[in-house]
Amino acid sequence: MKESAFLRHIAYDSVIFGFSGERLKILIMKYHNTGLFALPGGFMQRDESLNDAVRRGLKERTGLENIYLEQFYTFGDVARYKPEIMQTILEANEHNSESYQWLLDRFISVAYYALINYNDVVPMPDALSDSCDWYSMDELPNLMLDHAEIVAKALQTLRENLEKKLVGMNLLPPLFTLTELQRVYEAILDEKLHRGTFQRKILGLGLLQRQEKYFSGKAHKAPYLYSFEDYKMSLWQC
Amino acid sequence: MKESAFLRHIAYDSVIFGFSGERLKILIMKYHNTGLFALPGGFMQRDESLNDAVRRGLKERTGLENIYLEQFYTFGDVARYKPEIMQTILEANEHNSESYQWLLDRFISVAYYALINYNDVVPMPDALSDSCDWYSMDELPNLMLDHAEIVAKALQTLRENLEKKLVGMNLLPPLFTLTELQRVYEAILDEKLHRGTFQRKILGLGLLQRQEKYFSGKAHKAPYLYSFEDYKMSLWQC
DNA sequence: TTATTATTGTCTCAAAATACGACAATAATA
DNA sequence: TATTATTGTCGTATTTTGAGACAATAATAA
Repeated sequence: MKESAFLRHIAYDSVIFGFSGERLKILIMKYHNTGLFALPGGFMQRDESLNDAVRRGLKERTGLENIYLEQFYTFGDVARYKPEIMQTILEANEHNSESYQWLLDRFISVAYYALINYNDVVPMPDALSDSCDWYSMDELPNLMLDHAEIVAKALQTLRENLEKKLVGMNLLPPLFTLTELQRVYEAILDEKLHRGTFQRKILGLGLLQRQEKYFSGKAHKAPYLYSFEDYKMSLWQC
Repeated sequence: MKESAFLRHIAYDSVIFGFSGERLKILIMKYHNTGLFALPGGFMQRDESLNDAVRRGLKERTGLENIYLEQFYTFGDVARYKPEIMQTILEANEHNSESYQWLLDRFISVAYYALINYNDVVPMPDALSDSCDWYSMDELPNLMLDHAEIVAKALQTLRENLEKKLVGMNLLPPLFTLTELQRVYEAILDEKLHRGTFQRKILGLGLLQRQEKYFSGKAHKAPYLYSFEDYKMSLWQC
């Protein structure tokens, strides 16, 4: 069998979170002529670190670099080996040549989640897919293989890390109000939070810098904008 | 190149924690005639789930089944690709035939940690190693490749999960006193805990069942023994 | 100009969780 | 029978958290 430029048996999948319209969303790809939906993923080059491969794929799909990215689990069940699905995808793309046969072999998948600013992204399909779009977490299509399980575990891990590392601001633009940040937390945790308590907790961390006020044009007091200093976050994460 | 029975490029390593003499310890292997120390690890068979492969290896090394086991990270840097080290090990074992050449290729490693009852184990070396022994966490030998990093991350993850899932009892025999359990927590967290607070917290979880008293022969009040019901733990973990 | 509306920043008080020490109980020994 | 060491448990002080209250204020309506 011909050797490909990629390491065999190893794939990665990424759950790319965004926030828009008060809702948590993720990027989902749809493959050509198959009706199959999947997480954005890819493979490692032989001379490339795993994390670099994932960042490379993330850049291709979103155009973004320097993204908040976290590995959370590696899926390796035999049950996820379904060569007929990949065969369907290849056939639909008329990529049935020998040089793609390695894709039909068994893979384990290292799963990552990313937090990005929704407004920064123009999702880009890859060669095999005809769309890469945002879907609300509660309106996901049926995902192929074990990708629904991967999404569930991503959300679970994000929730745990949210209280531990307080990373919600990575889903927002550089300047945001505390109410916006609270909406992010509520969307992730799927519960209402108390305003006073939330603000005390977040500001108590000393990670946010108060900036000028934000005048929305609405008939009420203008909130302050805040920015988030990455270098403090990196200190805090340790 | 000949195909082996194992998936190429994929390995696993396990950080097997035990508790003895008030100290947290892990199992380390020493390879024949090389002075190289490493974590116990192995490879996946082509028709085997990742978790099953790790449990298989764990059984071979410790004789134990039904172990508390948790995957915590997958290491995939290019920097960990050092074929000359594996070459050294193979040469020292006179295993230089072609059927071992696949071991010289690049690997990513899925890392797990396990919590076991020290007294239940008779550590078993594998074919390439002449010992598999307990080492205190603060007296580890120099480990090959990135295994020191793997151990560090295992301990970090264990500490985080300790407060979240309270799994310390997996390091003890079926019957134990609260003071013994407290020593386990102190060894893992590397800090003293307050006795009253610790007991209130642990017992408040309702996971432990009080059993008969334990008469040590010492000149003081006899403590109660406790047992830990696995099925409650599984409920609690969710 | 002035009142109204909606939302914000901040504070206070209550409730819950946690930290810390105290004290009686008790198993073995002197 | 007193002593020693450790245990089970409790009470109080401290800290953290939850929930509401209130004045401040930007735009709008009167």
